[in-house]
Parts: sequence; structure tokens; C-alpha cells
Amino acid sequence: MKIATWNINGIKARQENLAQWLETEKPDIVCLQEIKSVDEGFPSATFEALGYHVETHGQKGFNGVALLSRRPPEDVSRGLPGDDEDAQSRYIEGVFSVAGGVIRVASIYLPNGNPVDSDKYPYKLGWMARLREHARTLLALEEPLVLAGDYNVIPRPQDCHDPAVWAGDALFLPQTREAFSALIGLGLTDAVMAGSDDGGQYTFWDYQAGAWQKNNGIRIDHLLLSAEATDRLTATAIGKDVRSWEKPSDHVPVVGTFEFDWV
DNA sequence: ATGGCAGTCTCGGACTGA
Repeated sequence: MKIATWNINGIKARQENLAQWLETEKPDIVCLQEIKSVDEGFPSATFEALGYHVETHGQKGFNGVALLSRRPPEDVSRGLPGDDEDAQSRYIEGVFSVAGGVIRVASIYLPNGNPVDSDKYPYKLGWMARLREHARTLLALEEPLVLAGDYNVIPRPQDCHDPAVWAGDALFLPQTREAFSALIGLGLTDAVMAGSDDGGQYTFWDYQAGAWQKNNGIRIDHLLLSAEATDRLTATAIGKDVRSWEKPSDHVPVVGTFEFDWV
């Protein structure tokens, strides 16, 4: 079973792109971020025609997350717990029946946090604290768990082309990286790191300044796994080739392959 | 050396992102 995450940067602008990728990659569950659409505006029919069930948690204009899956989830929850005042659509979680039990998968669009001297950075750190609390609750279930998404966190210096450029950025500040470490420290495994801890395994290249051509990228899209999921992980891949397609997203997919089967 | 993008909502340009 393949479980993927992809910040699609606008589902309406990326419909053809995503459909083509689904047909070639054939993932079983896809976590999308930045759909930039309300639920009613999501072009579900396109993906249903390809055999996917669609669950969305949208918002007008920006943010928004979704789950595409070969089989419908048994249960879906929308929004990250811990703050009823938070109106931004950045979290959707589904529980899927698989042979021998269930697998729980969340699509996460963690706040960017820039500029650092605005209220956006405290919002990011608060959101990360809430995510850690929720992850703690989910890990206590002792289930296969995949927390997949655009974390807007560069975990290590070797996860960007030029650390000096990112030194003061919300994606790389010590507090940001410490919060990410604390999340991992609950007992999660970074799927890409489980395969190889090499630097330069980028998942995002800016549209500006020829970043793709210069390989000026960053690794910010992550699959974080519970032990029960890590035990079944057989491979992790970054779908770098889609960045060179026509009208690409600035992010590329990260795909984990697991020894799970649909019921 | 410098500046360089793109999507949404909506039809001009503000807002957002990383």
C-alpha cells in the first residue's frame, strides 16, 4: 500500500497534473495540502472517475486539506483539536480498514509562520504544540499512524541548499526545529530519514529565481510514522520528476510503501 | 550584478505563501 503526501498548491490549477500522477504512481491514500478551495469547489468527479474516494476540509482562497483513497475511510475528523477559535483548515484525519486492523492517516498543513515578528510565528508554534498533544493521544492508541504533510519545517541544515539563507526564517529557526524534534521525540519516525539520512533530499523548490534549475530546494514535506507503521514500511520515495512537468506545484510528493492491504 | 513566481478571487490588484 502506497501512502503519499503532496502540497498541490491549488487543486483547480493542478487537476490535470494530479490526475496524471495518480494514474502513473497509483497511490492508495493521498494526503493533499493547499487545495485553496471550498469543499464544494473541489473537482471530486475527476478523481472519483479514477477510482478514488474524496474527503475534503476546505477553505475559501487558501489553505485547505484533503484525503483521496482507494476505499472510503471508516471515520473522518476535520480540524486539529485544541483550539475552537482556529478557523484555518489545516488538518484532516481518516481511519481506514486494512487487513488485520486499521490504519490512521492525517493530512497536515502546518502554518508557515513568516514573518517571524508578526502574530503568524506564535500561531505556528501554538499549532505545533497542539499537534504534539494530539499526536501523543493518537500514539497511545498503538495503531499504525501516518502523520503526513507539509510541515513547513526544515529539520536539519543539510535539508536546505544554503542554511545561511534560512537562518532567521520561520521554517528553520531553532524554536521551530526544537518543536519538530519534540514531536518526533514522542516516538515518531521520519520515513525519508528511515530510508537515508543524506542531505539534499528536497521536496520544495521556489518558483522564483530559478530555484529548481539551481537545485536550490528544501525538505519540508514529511511522513511521520508510529512504530506500528514503521514496522511495515518497505520504501520511501520523493517524486521529484513532477517538478519538471508543465505548470507544476512548487512541492513534490513523498510516497511511503507499506506492507498493508485493503480488506 | 540584479531580479527574477504563482494561485485565488475577481477583473485590478491585494493577499498569501516559502
